[in-house]
Amino acid sequence: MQRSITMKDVARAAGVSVMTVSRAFQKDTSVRPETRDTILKVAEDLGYVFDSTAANLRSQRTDFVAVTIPSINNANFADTVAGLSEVLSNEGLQVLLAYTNYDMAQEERAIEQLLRRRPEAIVVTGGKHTVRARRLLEGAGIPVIEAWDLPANPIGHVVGFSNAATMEVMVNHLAAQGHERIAFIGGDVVADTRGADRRRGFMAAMKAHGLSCDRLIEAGPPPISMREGAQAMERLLALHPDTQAVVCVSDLSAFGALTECQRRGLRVPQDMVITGFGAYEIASICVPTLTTVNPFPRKIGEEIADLIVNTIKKPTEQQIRKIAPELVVAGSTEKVSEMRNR
Amino acid sequence: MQRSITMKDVARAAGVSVMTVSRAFQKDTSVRPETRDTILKVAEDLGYVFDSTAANLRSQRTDFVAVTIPSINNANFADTVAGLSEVLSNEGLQVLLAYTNYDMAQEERAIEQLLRRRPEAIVVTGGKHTVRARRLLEGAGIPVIEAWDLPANPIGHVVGFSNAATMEVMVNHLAAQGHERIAFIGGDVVADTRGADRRRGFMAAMKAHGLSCDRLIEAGPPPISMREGAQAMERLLALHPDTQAVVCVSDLSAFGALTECQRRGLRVPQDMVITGFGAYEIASICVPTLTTVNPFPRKIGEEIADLIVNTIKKPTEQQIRKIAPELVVAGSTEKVSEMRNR
DNA sequence: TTGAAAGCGCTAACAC
DNA sequence: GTGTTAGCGCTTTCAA
Repeated sequence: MQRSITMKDVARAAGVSVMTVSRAFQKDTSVRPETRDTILKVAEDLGYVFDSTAANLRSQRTDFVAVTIPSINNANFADTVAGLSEVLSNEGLQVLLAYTNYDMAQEERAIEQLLRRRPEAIVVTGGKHTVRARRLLEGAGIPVIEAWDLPANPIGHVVGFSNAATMEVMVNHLAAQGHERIAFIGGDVVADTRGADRRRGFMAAMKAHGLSCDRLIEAGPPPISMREGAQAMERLLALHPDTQAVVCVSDLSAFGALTECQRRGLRVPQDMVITGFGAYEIASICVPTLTTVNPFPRKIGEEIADLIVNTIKKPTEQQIRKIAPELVVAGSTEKVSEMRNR
Repeated sequence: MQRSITMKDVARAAGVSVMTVSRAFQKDTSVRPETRDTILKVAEDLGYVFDSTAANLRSQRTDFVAVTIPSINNANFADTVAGLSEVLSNEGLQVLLAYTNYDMAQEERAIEQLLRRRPEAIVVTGGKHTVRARRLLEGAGIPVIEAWDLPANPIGHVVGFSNAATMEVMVNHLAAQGHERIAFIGGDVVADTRGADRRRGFMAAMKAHGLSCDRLIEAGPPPISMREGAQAMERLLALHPDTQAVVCVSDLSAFGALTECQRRGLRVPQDMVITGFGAYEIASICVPTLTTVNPFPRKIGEEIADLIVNTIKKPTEQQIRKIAPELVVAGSTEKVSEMRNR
């Protein structure tokens, strides 16, 4: 079965020119309403399906927005993509997604593949790229948006927040509660750039409080899973049994750490205080609930979409849209006296 | 900044014809190695990026594989897409993803949009579609794969399992442990077709055991979140306080139900037995671990990819690839005597 | 191994 | 509101 019905066939069957069929399939074009109705009906009867590939070439518009994310299997990035897709689809734009697997070399390849499809704009996660990837983005001739970060030297637009600065808020929160022996559970420092930023921010904040920051547990290459969080907690307790609080790079590892405490009969927050990052659903539902940071992933996606829609309509100056993550204090760091109903 | 460097420019700069440049960018074509190297170098220096849109039109190949999933934010579907993408990208095929939000009308729109891009194959989640969506798929002239289900009347190929039959295994497991007052927590029966199948399977299995199946809690429209699972558990305990076990439509709702028990001081499994579905990571890490069913989401994706790659190379007869989900018995249904180390 | 001519299925641009 | 002409940037096809 070969697809061979083209506009020409529809035009012939409807008794009009190809151009009129073309117009009938577009919005805001001047076609007599009855003519359009006839054409669309004829097209449907013939089983005609509009061919975007031809339209793309001729009009030099694809209505694609290219996006790279480290992993599809991460609720935070998924939320960003969901917010992005939803807004863009209202504008007739379609997301073209590629995964980098937390690997800059793979990101470079993904970016090149995506640019070949001639997207209207490209969104990349993070602000660190290979030299060639950066050159590709700079020369792409389309809006470039770096997300989930605040790069020191942005390529184009930015929608994100400082992963390092956000950790300061968390350390301040714990220090204010009187905790001093605070550990950090994170991922491989090389691959997970946002995780590395958080760790750096953690260390800076600890130093600012005059606290020692030698309780750093590496939980392996990103993405850090719940299980790896649990294993990291195990290692932490072996190395530093007197730890009072642990800051985890994400809610998933934090939840893993929490379960390890539960298995050992360590009470959270009485015996161990735990914090996460990301405001994943689990943080708000597990027992106790997890203190975390909400970076508003969906809002990031919606802001990016808004930026793209506006920029495509009317090219704009470079925009840096900062998202203000919010500390969510919950059961895992609450003073016990306040814990009646948890 | 306009992208205007074409193959013509590269050809001129390299002193060859456009056709030779075209060949240099393809694999397995006869170009003198040195010529190819020169061309690629010249292209890179000029900042040329291959234009797929033109190639697609002329060659009538896009190397797209279209996929619809209910939601991007679901680890099971994400795993399927990850497995699919990974295998396909090795073959130079790129996934073009669209979300249906558990809505058949939206699925129809997504399918139409995707087909306009002229994909090499299309994968849809589930076996229920609008009449028009089905007609579009049947007339698409490309391989169609229905996944995550075993439709009674498949459109083309199938990679999936029976959601209903799988629940039988779960009910058998609980019945074998002597439980009789077993409830079901699921989603809106209309929208979540796989959830509805599971519920139907649950009811059939209960009847087969001579057990009453009037403990059915509807937790709202899909996707059912952890919170909705917790709320459903709350309602269940209000309506049927003597319930012994509860079968949840997914691990997320099961975990929510578990936390509700924890908040109430109900011990799992001693006071309440809980099961989930999906073998999400959380099921294997929470305390107690959750008895669930592993439908091997990643394997589904890999099988689909394998099917597509083979079918594109050499058109094949309709294939029904059944996946055998596996019961994973864990702490939430284990006899207490066996629970020493949980 | 390389090149020349033709054209994929649409739409921009212009005419009426 | 509708039609005609040309051509988007590649690859198919055929020839050398």
